[in-house]
Amino acid sequence: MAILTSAPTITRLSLAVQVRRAILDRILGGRLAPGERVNESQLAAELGVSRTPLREALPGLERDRFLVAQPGRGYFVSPLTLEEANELYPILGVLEAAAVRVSGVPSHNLSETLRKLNARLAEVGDDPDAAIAANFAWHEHLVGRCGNKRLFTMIRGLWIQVRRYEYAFFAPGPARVRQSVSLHAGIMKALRVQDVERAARLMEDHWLADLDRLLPRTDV
Amino acid sequence: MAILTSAPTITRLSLAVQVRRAILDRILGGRLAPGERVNESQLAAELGVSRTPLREALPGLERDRFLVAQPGRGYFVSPLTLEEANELYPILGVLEAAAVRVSGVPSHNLSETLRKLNARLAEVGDDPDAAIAANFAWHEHLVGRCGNKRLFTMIRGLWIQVRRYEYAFFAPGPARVRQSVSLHAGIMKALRVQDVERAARLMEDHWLADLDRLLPRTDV
DNA sequence: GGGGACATTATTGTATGCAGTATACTATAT
DNA sequence: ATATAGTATACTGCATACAATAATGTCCCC
Repeated sequence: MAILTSAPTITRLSLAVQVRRAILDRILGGRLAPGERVNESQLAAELGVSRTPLREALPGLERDRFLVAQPGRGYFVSPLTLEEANELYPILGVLEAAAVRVSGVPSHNLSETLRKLNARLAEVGDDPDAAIAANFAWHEHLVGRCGNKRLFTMIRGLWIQVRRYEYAFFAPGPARVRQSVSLHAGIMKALRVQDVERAARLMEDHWLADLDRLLPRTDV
Repeated sequence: MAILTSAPTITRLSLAVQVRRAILDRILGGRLAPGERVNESQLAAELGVSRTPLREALPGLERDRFLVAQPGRGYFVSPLTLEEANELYPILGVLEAAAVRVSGVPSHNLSETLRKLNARLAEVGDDPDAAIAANFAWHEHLVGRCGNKRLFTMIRGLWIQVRRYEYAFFAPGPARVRQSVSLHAGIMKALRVQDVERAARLMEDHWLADLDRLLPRTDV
């Protein structure tokens, strides 16, 4: 199965980068399950490349905690652990709160966009993919305007990691979505009255609340 | 030049990991200067390995921002920019402040260790290596006990990146060291009266002050 | 003398091959 | 029947080889 699906664009992408994305897709989509061993030859054959670009992509995925390497035994998909979720969500809370503080009061335009995005989140049905996407879209618009590109990059990297837990443990029911919509509304309300500090704290609470809703569902 | 210098321990280290360390040493030590091109064949020869483990180590170093890749042209050592320093230091402030909050009031034992480490920092002469090492030792003991291993790992990763700026721009004079010692003393004082929140804020200020002292010296 | 096109060299990108090690299987002994 | 030792297989770790692209130098033409 070849990787190149889209038409070749102006930006050249090394095979390693494309391989990375393909593997990450499989991890996030569950086609590579947590704990599963990564067979290099087999995966390379599936992707239609040799082992070389594959072995260039794997260390990066290990660095990002999607894989763990055991010397002499190869790579395994990182297991999902309660411990990691317990660590990840508070960090995201702290970083997004910081981003909110740095960003200051949003423009009228952005406020309107955020309102619409939150409305869209409220309207998603039982599709967890749609819920997660809409949720992240709202966060991205709120946090993306913080001038600190590095901070934004870190947050986005953590989002991707969190997604595994959201996919795995997220009860897609309307309760969780309603909670998020409500928390978002609170943050926007604080911003509307120019209380950035309060908005930041609510953002931190938001992630802690998300974690709380996550934990009772885990059995690991 | 072979890499294996220390006696082989029980833990097996892949060549790629050792290569990564060797390259990082060269970057931090300035033997690979910012902006410099990385010649794979040449570097592999110097390290006494083939290009394969080298090319396994490079993507990880790119992910950690020590290198940047240009498709078709290879890897370059990341340049030091005012912009990156401006982004890095505040993030470290936020994360270390969070770590202090999570950690709570330190034990008497730890307080004593911190006091000694700060005293040692006060005594270092003009050696920037010693100053940086002593400074980080203090931070490590304060922050390392936060239960969040992931947070600690992130902080440590940022420390290493910051080190490039400290090495490049740090005026090793006693003024900066005195400032750090003083700021550390303030944080420890706050912790002594159990005011964790104040200690956390002072920690954030500490990194912002570090940044302030850094910026006037840069010419980029 | 300066600029552009072509040939040459160097370097990256990818594939393949080999050696060492871990894993799985089988046979044998208790 | 179970456990253990031995063997065979599979896979990783690393090196080497080849192909494709970028960098460089040279020559010719203007």
